[in-house]
Amino acid sequence: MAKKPSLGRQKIKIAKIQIKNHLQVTFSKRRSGLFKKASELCTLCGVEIAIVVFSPAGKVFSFGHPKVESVIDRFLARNPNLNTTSLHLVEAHRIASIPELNMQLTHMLNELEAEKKRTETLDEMRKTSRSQFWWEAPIEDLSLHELEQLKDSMEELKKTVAIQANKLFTENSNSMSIFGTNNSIRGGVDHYEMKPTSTIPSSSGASHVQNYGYGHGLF
Amino acid sequence: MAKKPSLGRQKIKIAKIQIKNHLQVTFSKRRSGLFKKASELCTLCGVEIAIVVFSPAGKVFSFGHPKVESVIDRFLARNPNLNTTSLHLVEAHRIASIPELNMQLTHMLNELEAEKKRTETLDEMRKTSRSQFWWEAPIEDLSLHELEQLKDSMEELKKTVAIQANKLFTENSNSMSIFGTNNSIRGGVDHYEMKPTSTIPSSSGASHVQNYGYGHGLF
DNA sequence: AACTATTTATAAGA
DNA sequence: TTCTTATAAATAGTT
Repeated sequence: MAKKPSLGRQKIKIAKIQIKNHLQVTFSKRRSGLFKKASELCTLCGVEIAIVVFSPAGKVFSFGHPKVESVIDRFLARNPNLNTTSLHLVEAHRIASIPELNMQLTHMLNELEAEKKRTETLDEMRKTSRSQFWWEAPIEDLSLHELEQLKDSMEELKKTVAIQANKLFTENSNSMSIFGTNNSIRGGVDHYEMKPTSTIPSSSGASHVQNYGYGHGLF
Repeated sequence: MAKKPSLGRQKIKIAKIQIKNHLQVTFSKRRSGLFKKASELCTLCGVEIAIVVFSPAGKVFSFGHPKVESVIDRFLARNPNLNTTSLHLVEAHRIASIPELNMQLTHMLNELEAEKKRTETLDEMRKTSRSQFWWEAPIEDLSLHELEQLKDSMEELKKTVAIQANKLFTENSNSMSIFGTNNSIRGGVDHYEMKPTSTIPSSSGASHVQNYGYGHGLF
């Protein structure tokens, strides 16, 4: 019955983790570890603290005492600055009508396709050396091949959106959070809590990608 | 020769340290430890992070990758902070601009068509990106490059949709403000909050996901 | 999510 | 503050 003792913790190099799944696990573990440390620092030293983390997937996690916002406000009060430009774009899209933009995107894709055919008849010799940033070249210089690449990019985006939409749909069915366990670390005075959020096994459920039959076959 | 080896690390209670000097030492050590952990998390997982700490003395320490400000801006962009005066104006402007932006987008797409036709004539291109407000610039100046930016914006929108959905879901569940819910599980004297706000489509938004079959239903 | 063998972090003391 | 040391905690690799 020789058992197989785990190797236990192994030393690791502090470098970007390549294995996606591994990275996800590590992120999760270390994030909670970090927040725990922060909470202990709060309690032990009576400080105010705010931590904001954006996962590779773009999810945001935060920890704050007494509140993230209050600490950030206090911080900003000292450091006047704020990038309102990027804020505009993002915020605008945040509020904009989804169906409307959806139509616009669709329209754009159609136009692109049409443009591709048209360009077919044009001189494909003009474009040249900008191999890396060809898509920044003037549109006149785009070859059919490059237009196709662009189109493919758009298609890719389309799929991505579809996947995520499906994910939304699917997860809605089950409701609640995958994430929502409130981990009270250290019983007693300290505890955190996490509001329902989600996990984003980025490419999760390939099987979910199939369309649900609505739409016009874009998905 | 029996010397007296130090007791080594001793277990401590996580409670406010009373000895002032001791507290200062602990704060210093743990602060650097926390920042180190944060740094490792950045490297290992490629995340963006910001930490702001106010010492009991009111001194501020911060850690950020790539920069504290950029992370905070990003955070505020998706969590409109109603407590910040300066943001009020931005928010107001934002809301007022939505319809206008939508019209501009629509106009842009229409003109895009014309622009493409014009391309047939090998009409020489004009200067490209004007400023960060290219999307507010006259449509005649749109190039493929800017189209690319629009695409990126769409991707951003994609995330935004998830955010909105999630928020609506959260609001429904907790019946509280967009982000301010601080649910203390056991109302102790101290309580922290850790609230992951989702970015990626993952969780919820029950009723909203319905615009699924909309048109070509990108969303 | 649990389990450990190890690595790390750190409380005390100097 | 910095170094040392013994020990508490965190966590990488596995199940």
